[in-house]
Amino acid sequence: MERIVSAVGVVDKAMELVGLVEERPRSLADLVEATGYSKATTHRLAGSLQDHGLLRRDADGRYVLGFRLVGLGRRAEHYFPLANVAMPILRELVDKTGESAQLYVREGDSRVCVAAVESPHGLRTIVERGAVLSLTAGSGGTVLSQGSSEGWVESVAEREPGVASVSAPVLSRGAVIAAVSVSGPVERLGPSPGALFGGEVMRAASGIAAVVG
Amino acid sequence: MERIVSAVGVVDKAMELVGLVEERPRSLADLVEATGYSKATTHRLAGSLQDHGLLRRDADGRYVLGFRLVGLGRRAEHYFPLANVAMPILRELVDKTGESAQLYVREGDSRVCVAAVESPHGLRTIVERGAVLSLTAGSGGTVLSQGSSEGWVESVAEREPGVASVSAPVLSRGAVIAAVSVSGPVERLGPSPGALFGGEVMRAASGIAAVVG
DNA sequence: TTGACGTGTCTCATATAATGAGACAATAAT
DNA sequence: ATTATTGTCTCATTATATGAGACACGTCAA
Repeated sequence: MERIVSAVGVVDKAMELVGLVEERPRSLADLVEATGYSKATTHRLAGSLQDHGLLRRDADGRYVLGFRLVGLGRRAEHYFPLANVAMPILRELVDKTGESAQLYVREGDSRVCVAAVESPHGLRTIVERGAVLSLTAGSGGTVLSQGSSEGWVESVAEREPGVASVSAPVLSRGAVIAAVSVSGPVERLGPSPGALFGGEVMRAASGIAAVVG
Repeated sequence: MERIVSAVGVVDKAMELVGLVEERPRSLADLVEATGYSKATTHRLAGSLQDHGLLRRDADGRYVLGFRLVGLGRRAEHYFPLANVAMPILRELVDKTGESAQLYVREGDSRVCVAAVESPHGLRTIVERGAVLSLTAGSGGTVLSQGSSEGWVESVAEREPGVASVSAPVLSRGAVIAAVSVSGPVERLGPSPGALFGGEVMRAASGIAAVVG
């Protein structure tokens, strides 16, 4: 929760509140303590955000993310299909590694494949676009379940027998917003897929992050 | 685009910008004209929102909704699964009308069924959860494509032959966030499904709206 | 080339608007 | 009954958002 400092202080404060509420539902007192702002300011700011639908209050009176954000999020996705941005980079990744590459985003307690490019090999990993996978198994799951991280994560025969993979986080403002994975048969990727393709996967991930901004 | 007035002016202005960008990508000059704020203010405010990831700039330099919103939207949905809230109300609606009921949200230029309960009748309308339907046909589409409205909308054999439906908007702060529909065969719903079930559909819609807040 | 125009960026004095202390109310806890 | 704890609201003060306008850059036409 690093505090972003922009040219407009009030926006910074407001977004700080949103960020805090994003983590978990918060009472007013909770927000006051977390921010250090006066009760009055916090209350007024949160009230304003509530008026705009960015926050709302649950049955217990705690602030939670507002419904407006759902619509805005959908809209934002529409204008910026992460999948489209990622596709050329994933293709490049497949060209370089010869293995299948995927992009995953977290969705609740699982992860969803939002983009995938298949290896040209006869024996290859296949993950369908839209496929829902576990968050607790596979290198991609590890990356997405860790709040923030750098570098790559590898897994061998964890999610599925015979399959090995390396994944790297796509970071935006320090947060993991997606995971890029390269996966294929253990026979080709060997005991340490990371040593083999970790660098390439990280490059692809930061390439996507660069476009996302 | 009614301008919300809260206790914090800057938040109002910032959200006004976000709202304008939500409609379509906007250049700075465009935003200046639409808001009436000075170039400096608009630029500074938009820049601040950009720093926070609520806005970003596309290849042409125009402002579009930022990526942060996607994450926040997902998170908001997680804390408030519209579908879960709607299910018991839809079930009740099916009990009362004997016909299938659905909840739709807008998704770009189409609508998506996020919740559905089927009629017990042998002959019934079936809309799968996750199904993508037209925004330009059917009473549900009409409701969602109109910015704001009240009351119910009916359609007979518009989207599909033999199918009639009534829909009502789920309103949140004056905006249509979803549409509740009841649909079934013309044979049962007759020439005016609205006269038959309009009231019930509206009651269900406002029931959902009440929980959304 | 030159000039005119549209666009985005940035600075700075001024006045507006956000701020925090604190009073008050309403529950919850002991 | 007493004491915390929480949320709400008012008002004087000062911090901060504001808009005019200068500047830079690119585009188009003559």
